[in-house]
Formats: sequence, structure tokens, C-alpha cells
Amino acid sequence: MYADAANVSERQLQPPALAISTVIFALRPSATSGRPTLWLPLVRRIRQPHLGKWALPGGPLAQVESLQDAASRNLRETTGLVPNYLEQLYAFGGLDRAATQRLVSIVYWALVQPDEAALTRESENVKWFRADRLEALAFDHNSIVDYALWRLRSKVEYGSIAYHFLGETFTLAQVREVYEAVLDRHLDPANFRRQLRATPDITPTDDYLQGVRHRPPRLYRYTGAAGTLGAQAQPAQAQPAQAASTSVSTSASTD
Amino acid sequence: MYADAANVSERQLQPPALAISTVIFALRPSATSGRPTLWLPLVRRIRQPHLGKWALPGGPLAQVESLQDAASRNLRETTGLVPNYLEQLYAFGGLDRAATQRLVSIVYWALVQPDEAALTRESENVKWFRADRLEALAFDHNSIVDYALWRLRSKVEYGSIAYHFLGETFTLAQVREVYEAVLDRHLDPANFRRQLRATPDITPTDDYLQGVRHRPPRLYRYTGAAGTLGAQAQPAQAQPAQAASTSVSTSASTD
DNA sequence: TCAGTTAAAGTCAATCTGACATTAACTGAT
DNA sequence: ATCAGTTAATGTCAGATTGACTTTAACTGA
Repeated sequence: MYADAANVSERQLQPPALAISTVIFALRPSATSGRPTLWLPLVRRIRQPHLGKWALPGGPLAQVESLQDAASRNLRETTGLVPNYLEQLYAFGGLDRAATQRLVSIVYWALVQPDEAALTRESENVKWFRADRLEALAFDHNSIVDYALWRLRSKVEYGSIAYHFLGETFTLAQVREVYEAVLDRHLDPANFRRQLRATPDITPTDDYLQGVRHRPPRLYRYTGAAGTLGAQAQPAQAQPAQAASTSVSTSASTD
Repeated sequence: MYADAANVSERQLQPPALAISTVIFALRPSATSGRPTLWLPLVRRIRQPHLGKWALPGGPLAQVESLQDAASRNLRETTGLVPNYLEQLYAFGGLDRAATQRLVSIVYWALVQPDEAALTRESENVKWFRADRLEALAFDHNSIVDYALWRLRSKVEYGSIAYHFLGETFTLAQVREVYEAVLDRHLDPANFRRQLRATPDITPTDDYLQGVRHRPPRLYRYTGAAGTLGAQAQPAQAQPAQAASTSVSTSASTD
């Protein structure tokens, strides 16, 4: 649309191309063990460069939308997903990210609940992959996913984003499974319970999960700050950092 | 150079303008109390929009440099500063950040040591300001500074960046003063000492600070991971997140 | 009714934290 | 030369937190 007729010297004068991509995480049962594990959806490249390889969903930034809106819209268009957690990850701008042009990618990361993830418009060119068993992706997308995984792990250790993997109500064991899948280690059920019961943001309901072949566990609900974190909240601002709850409304912010 | 002759419909087709800015922090003694407080350098706008207002140092991204190199170069050119800590803060891309054009700013944040800060090329158009007493800045730079302050505080609470405010060797009391200035609260000297002595990254030297009118305190040295953090290190990657120690070399990374 | 399973609550030692006390080492003033 | 003032450095102790483990509760399916 604009980079096609440019020769090298003209290209020098053009600003770098700007793209938005998103790393989306969801928990799905492992094919083998059945335990929940981290998965992410990728789309197949249908043009050069890297034609045929799998890549993060993404696209150019339209003039009339904010960065987060661009990420949200692109996600919906390419995969059908509407995440309930969406936050900026990092701006990648290395010189040799793309062979044909100077490309700066502003990357977001998102969490979706299992029922949402099940609605993905999967196809020949859109598929879910296990996050820990990725093949070679297009561009530098492998290292971007690694960085997103690192960020996910540190945020989970901090506290209050694990609930975005779960539905409205959940058992404490389900929360523990999220932690175990993300951090990749076993946690003592009794101690984990004690800690969760000590945090004020997670409230017991009067309901119990039915249909299990043992004592029915109580259901809980997350009642912390709106769509996002609790421990270290980001400052109330006009446009920036905020991880908005797009399940309510993409543009409705808390201020 | 490129946005000047464009009418509205042509502008729609152009990619958003890309700029790099940096929030630089240093500790300087307060004019009143003498205690160290947070300061940052700003540059006065010499063109529209916001002519005459103070703003974060920044400028356009050149085609041939990485994002971090662009931040580093721009900093050196506008203020003369060469920070020993430089990390990406956030990409700001709201629709109404600049009146005349769609502008996406990738903002970095930096820490400089007092002796480095003293070398600033101050002038009519470059001045240091107390971070907690800022007037109305150009664009959305007030909220960007607020966000950078929030990030600085959370990173300091975590652990190992406070040393980038200090020189090669330092007393434990000086480290405590950094914490107190950044977190803005009093810390018990005895307990603070106990915690620092427990971390392996901070090693005692055989030297003592001379010239004080009381028992001379021992000097320590930071011996943790290279230029950046220690507690939660970012994954080894080709281009991205890394906060590089530019006092060694901007491009020399650890991998 | 019993075996199997997980929920839920409790125990206990080890560790960590915050508040505070004590002693050490220097300077500057009398 | 001694003393008051100041901060360094170490120690004490009660209360909170953590990790490992035990016990009892509540369900299902054989």
C-alpha cells in the first residue's frame, strides 16, 4: 500500500513499519496426562517472508485506533478470540527482525478462559500449540513467546492474574492447577489453600462443585480490582499501561 | 520531512510517526533538607506543538539503529548523559497524544549516578527538576513520568537496581538513602542492614568511608549480574528486553 | 459397608520480620 | 584528656510466615 514502489534511498526516509502482535495464552488439558498445560494459538503465514511458517497473530496498526484496540481487533479478526486480560508486553525493534523492511512490533499478551478458547475459529491456518513444544516460528517470534512466558510466570508468582485463566467461579484446586501449570512445579495443596484463604480478594461462595467422586469442593469467586491485578496496581492514567478487562468493554477504563 | 505536504486523506495512509523518549532519574540532594531526592532532566520545546514547555528528551527513530541505541544516542545528544541503566518502559500510542499527527512514542527509562548527572550540559533549554514537583509538561509526559516512577518503585522493592544510583563502592547507609528516597518512607537502619548482608550480591570491601564525624562505615560493592537485575532475570534473548549496562558498551550483551 | 479419593483444617519446627537495645568508633568542643 | 554527639554494627525477642506433615470430613463406586 505504501512500501511497494519504494527504492532503497526512498525507504531510508520512510519511518519504520509498525505492527501489532499478540501472544495469547490459555490452559488446555494435555493430550497425554490430562493435566492443564499452557497453549497458544498461532496463524500460518500466507505471504512472504516466512511463507508457510507459523506466527503470532498480528497486523498493521490502523490510524484510528489505539495500540490496545488494534491488538484486540486483530485478535478477534484472525482467531475469533476476545481475551479477558490484555496487556502490553514489549516493543521489539531490532534492525534485522524482518529481511525486507525495518519493522517495529508492539507486542501484547493476553489470557483467555477455556470456554472462550474453545470458540476459536480453528482452520488450516489457525491452530493451538503447546507453549513448551513450539517449532521454529516466523521472524523472532520464538524469543517473543519466551519473553511472554517469563512475564506470565513472574506475574503469576506475584498474585492476582491466575484467575483470568478461570471462569466466574472456581475451586481452590483449580487455582492451584493454574499455578502448577504456569510455574511448572508441584505445590502443597494444604499450604496453597491456607495462603489463598488469607488473601481478601478471593471470596468463598455458598456453592459446591458437584459431580466429583469425592468430597465436593467449595466454589470461590475473585473479587479483587476490576479486570486486572491487585498486588501492585498501575497508576491511574489516561491512556497507557492499564490491562483492561475487554470482556466488559475494550474502551471503558476505570478513570 | 515527510508529513509536511500531506493532506488529511493522504495522512490516513501513512504509518504513525515513531519517536523515542527517555525518562532519566538521578538522586540529588534536596535544596531544603539536603537528603537525596529524585530528579530528572527535561528539555524545553523549541518548536510547535507545545513550544516553550518542558518535555522528556526524545526524537525520531533513525532507520539504522535499534530502539535502545536510539534512546541512548538521543540522550547523549540532547543532555550529554550516558546512563548506566537503560530499559524500555512502555509504548504510548493513544490517538490524541499529539494534535497534529498520530504519534507513537516508545519510551525508555534510565538511571544515572550523581557524578554522571553532574556532567549534564545544562542550559537555557536543559534543566533538572524534582520528580515530585513537576509543572505541566508537553504532551502526555506528566503521566509518562508517573508511570516511570511507579516502575522505578516496584523495581527497587524487588531488589537490585538501587545500586545503579550509586558509584562503584558505597556504604549501606547510602543504599538505604536510595530506598528511602525512592519509596518515600523511613526504613529501620538495623533491619535494613541485616537484609542487605543476607544477599550474596553485595560484598564488603576492606575500605571504610573517611571524613565523617562518627564511626567510619565500611564500603561495599555490588557483585551481582552484570548491568542489571538479579532477583528475576529476564530470559537470554537476541534483541529484546535486556537492560544493558551502557557504561561498558551499549551493544555488548551477555549472550 | 468399605475402599478410594480429595477437601478442609490443624500441628509444629524453622525461618523471617519489625521494634528495640547495646556496644563500637569516630569527631569536635570544653 | 575527657566528654557529648553521632552513626556503625551487632544482638535480642516476640509475632508472623512458611514448609512438611497429620488428621478428620464428605463424597462415589464397588
